[in-house]
Amino acid sequence: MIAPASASLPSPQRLVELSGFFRLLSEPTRLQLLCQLKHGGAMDVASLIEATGFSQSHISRQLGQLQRAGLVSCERDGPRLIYAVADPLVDDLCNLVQMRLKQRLEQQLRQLQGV
Amino acid sequence: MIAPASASLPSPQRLVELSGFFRLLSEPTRLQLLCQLKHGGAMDVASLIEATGFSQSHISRQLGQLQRAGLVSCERDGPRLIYAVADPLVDDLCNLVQMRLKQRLEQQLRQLQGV
DNA sequence: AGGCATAATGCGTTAAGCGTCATACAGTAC
DNA sequence: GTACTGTATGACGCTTAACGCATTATGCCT
Repeated sequence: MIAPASASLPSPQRLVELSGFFRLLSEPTRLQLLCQLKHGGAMDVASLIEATGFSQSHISRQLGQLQRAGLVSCERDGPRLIYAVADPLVDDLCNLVQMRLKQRLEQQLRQLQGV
Repeated sequence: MIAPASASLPSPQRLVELSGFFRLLSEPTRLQLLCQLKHGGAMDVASLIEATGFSQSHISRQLGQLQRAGLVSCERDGPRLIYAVADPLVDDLCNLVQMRLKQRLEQQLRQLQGV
């Protein structure tokens, strides 16, 4: 078969779950936190605050959302909480989308250049 | 090389572009439109309105956003506009996330069952 | 041209989420 | 115990975007 036409339509609940997951990645702050954690490995909140420039409460909230979704994990080190990326999926998704954005730009460039 | 450790951190602009793309998928309405188009092939706006139950203006707006992002394409057939999915990326992303959500549920189930 | 369909666009209302300030909570040192 | 550091949470203003109603634009027909 060439294209299985994707079984059937997702249920409304499925749609909400899916869109909810994408919503997590729809905020630059959260994406930045994930990238920072992937780049720097496990980090505590203070480091993330310094790296992003946002307020402590904001960072804490965003980390909470990411944790509830299972995208980051968290463990104590004395008084500090150390966060780390808990799911490689985000990286895969970002790579796919980045490739796609790049292709689109190249395509637009070719159109501007006439060929 | 095994894992290049993702070169460096993405620039703020990159983050905004990436998050902007994910934001498109963060709304159930838009995701539903994409799924419907993938399932039913090319469809006109009236069919999409009937399939989703939303108002005409809302559907038209969401389709506009998806089109500007290059996720759907549109051509005329007389007075009707026929929309179609223009990028297989969305399907890949949704499949990845759905697999992940499923795995998470199974994992939670195992934890509840004690093994 | 006018009349009819289909789709896009202004405009207003409403809800959701970001981001900060202030506060409360957990852990350590003394 | 108190004092101090590090983090989470409640309360609040503000921006953004969804969603519908009414209107306007676009294309086909006679």
